[in-house]
Amino acid sequence: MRRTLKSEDIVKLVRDAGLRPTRQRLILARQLFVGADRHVTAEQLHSETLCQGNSVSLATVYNTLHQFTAAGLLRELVVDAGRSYFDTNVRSHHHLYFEDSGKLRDVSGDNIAIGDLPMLPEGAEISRIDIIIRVKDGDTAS
Amino acid sequence: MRRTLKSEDIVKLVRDAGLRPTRQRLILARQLFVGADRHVTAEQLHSETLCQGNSVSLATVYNTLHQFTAAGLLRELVVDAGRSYFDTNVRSHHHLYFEDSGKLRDVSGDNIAIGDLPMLPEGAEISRIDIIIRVKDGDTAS
DNA sequence: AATAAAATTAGAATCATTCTAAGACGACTT
DNA sequence: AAGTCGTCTTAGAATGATTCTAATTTTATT
Repeated sequence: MRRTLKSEDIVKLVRDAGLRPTRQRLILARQLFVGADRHVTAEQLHSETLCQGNSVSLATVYNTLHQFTAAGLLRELVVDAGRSYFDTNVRSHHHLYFEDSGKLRDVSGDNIAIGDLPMLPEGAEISRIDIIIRVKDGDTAS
Repeated sequence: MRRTLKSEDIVKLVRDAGLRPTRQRLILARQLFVGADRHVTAEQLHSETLCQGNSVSLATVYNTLHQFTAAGLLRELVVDAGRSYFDTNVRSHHHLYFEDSGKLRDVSGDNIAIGDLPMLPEGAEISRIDIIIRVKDGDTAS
């Protein structure tokens, strides 16, 4: 579990990421980081924001998601061709992917042990290991 | 390593998959399954085929890749948003992904041990576990 | 060869994402 | 509080991978 952020902390969060706390970045950050961890697509976040009466353009949603990702506040996740999810949980962990509903659920990194890694070519460096457990049927997720 | 297929075996391969051995399916199957295992995108396979003087439409390349995948001859692989790879190696294994060059290399399933799996919701069934080791720099791959 | 079902095709359509260029905003100076 | 300059945001166009459509061609069967 992540310690819950309050609305006031959001300005600091954005500023500490090296980004100006503009109106739209704060709207999106609040949407993403206040409350429980989540997995969202750009479209989802965009329409959610509009529904709440906060107008932010889709281009800005994309820009902001990428900036947050570069700053380490989000992790980009590709499970399915042609659709990126952004995960607010950036601690080491893996994913359960429900193929039918398209939903994702976090799996603690401790539940999966990785044994010997293959030899890497010289100079290469692991940037991340993604483990996706694809599941048929079932319906519970976030 | 996969046992090498000869050109004559290709008709049987396609037929056994429950598909009619049409001219274009044979061209593509030969391209994919004669010789070493490979990772290709639809576009790659299409232009490769054209270069060899065999004309197959892009739509057919997509159709065929999906049919082969459904038949278990290929495995679809999503590493990057907005681009699908198809892997001719359908035995259990994982992937090394070179982020800079966009290349993929197989990693034997034995090199990675998975410990306890998380509890699955009732009725859910694992269809596959994808492990992608993302690597920066380095340049060797297929 | 005649037929019917299945496969292929070119080109249009779609969808997520990125780009562009213009205007708005924010932070800082005087 | 007006001016300046660099950063942000935006609408809409552009892109790129993939899918769809409707017409034509092939294949397998009679």
